Amino acid sequence: MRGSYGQFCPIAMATEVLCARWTPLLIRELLCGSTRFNDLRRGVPRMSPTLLSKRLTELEKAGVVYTREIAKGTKEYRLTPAGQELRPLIMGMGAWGQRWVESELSLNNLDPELLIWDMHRGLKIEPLPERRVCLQFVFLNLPEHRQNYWLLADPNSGVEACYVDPGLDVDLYAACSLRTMTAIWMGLLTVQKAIHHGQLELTGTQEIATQMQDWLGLSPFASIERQAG
Amino acid sequence: MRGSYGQFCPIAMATEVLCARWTPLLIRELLCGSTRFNDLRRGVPRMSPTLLSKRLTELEKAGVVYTREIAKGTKEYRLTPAGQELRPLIMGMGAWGQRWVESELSLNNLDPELLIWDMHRGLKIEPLPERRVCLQFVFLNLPEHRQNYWLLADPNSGVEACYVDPGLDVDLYAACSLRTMTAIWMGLLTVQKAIHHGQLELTGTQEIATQMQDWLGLSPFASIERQAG
DNA sequence: CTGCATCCTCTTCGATACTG
DNA sequence: CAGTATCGAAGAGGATGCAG
Repeated sequence: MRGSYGQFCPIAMATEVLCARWTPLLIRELLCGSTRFNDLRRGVPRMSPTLLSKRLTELEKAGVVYTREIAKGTKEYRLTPAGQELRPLIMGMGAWGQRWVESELSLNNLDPELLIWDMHRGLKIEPLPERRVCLQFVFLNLPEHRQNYWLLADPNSGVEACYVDPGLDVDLYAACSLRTMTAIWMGLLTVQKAIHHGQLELTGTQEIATQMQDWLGLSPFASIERQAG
Repeated sequence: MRGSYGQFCPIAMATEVLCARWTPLLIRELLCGSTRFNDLRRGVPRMSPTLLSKRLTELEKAGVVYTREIAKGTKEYRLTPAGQELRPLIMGMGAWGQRWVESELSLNNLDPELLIWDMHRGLKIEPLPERRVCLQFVFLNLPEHRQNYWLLADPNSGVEACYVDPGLDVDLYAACSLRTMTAIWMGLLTVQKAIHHGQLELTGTQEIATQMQDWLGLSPFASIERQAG
């Protein structure tokens, strides 16, 4: 009975399944397409692996997630049809958050790894040259070991996020504060304005630089009209 | 930082506000129209008053709830526009729960006071005679002090739920198990079928008895097609 | 009755380290 | 790579008390 609300109401039943700590974010990761334990971890980096494992088991028991052994000792996690039907709810929560939560509160939770992980999922390859492109992001205000990140966009193999130097020729350097890049990603600021105010500096292939607002696929909520400050 | 997910993602920000324990149910109560502390308590009877008070304060600070002094030492709690916009999310959660949570799990959480409180909100007066009507519900399988409940429907003053005998002439007695009445309310069973299988017995004004399925306004989720058992 | 505040116990979460 | 094990701290629930 512990953890249960003791209510037959379907809202209460759903809340028991969906509103445990971290669970909505975990479902977000699954909806975004992550299937492996360590990919999921990258999306919820501050969640302990113990708790992640526990939540996945709970979601499986609740019929939201199913697993498949893809190799010895290696599982993948996917959403069941019941889990897929959570998409409008999770996205609805995001839309509400974008509309009503003060943007300052969001910008108090900066995280470069998380931002790069999101950007690697949103990046569009069509506006980029039809070859492998290496984009380097430099967050000047961070301690040195968290300053540099790379996105590799390859027309064949897709987009990859690198937290250590891949050792390739860099096509574009984007230097800014982590806050600036996060604000751009969230739709609070445009590339144009950031450059114009000297908050963002682009160095490298001019063709790629001018298209940045296009290939940088923003947060799914970036276009939602804000009501809160 | 405790309680925070440390993520700028709007889903995370919304989750921090909305997915604290009891909070979705509390918002449900506010959406249903309860404004007073003790009315809210009736909707979340197993929540301690301390925690209820704390959650209301948190929601006020988050801009979901505002308060107004309506008398000395008496506040009312209402949803702000931001809170009103949570309706599709909370109702969506209920719809998901109705579709995908096993009905047996819901029926493990029977609660007569909660059921009567819900029924008093859903009851429709149009199908009833145009006078004050007293409906008594008798849950035979419960200990004596939780067997009897009353709904008073008055065309002028609305519907009232009574947990103690109001001492009026009863127009209709409905005798059944708590489980049966809950299943009917949730749309898992019809009045017709329950009577036919001997699970529900109606005594009193025939005119009111035959209209029961109509004046008994079911759960808002009763009509949603179930996918789980 | 309404609207909390306090005290205490029990559970859960997070941090960190460790294993097949 | 894919998780378990351990332990201290924070948080929830229950009982009770109290002011207006």
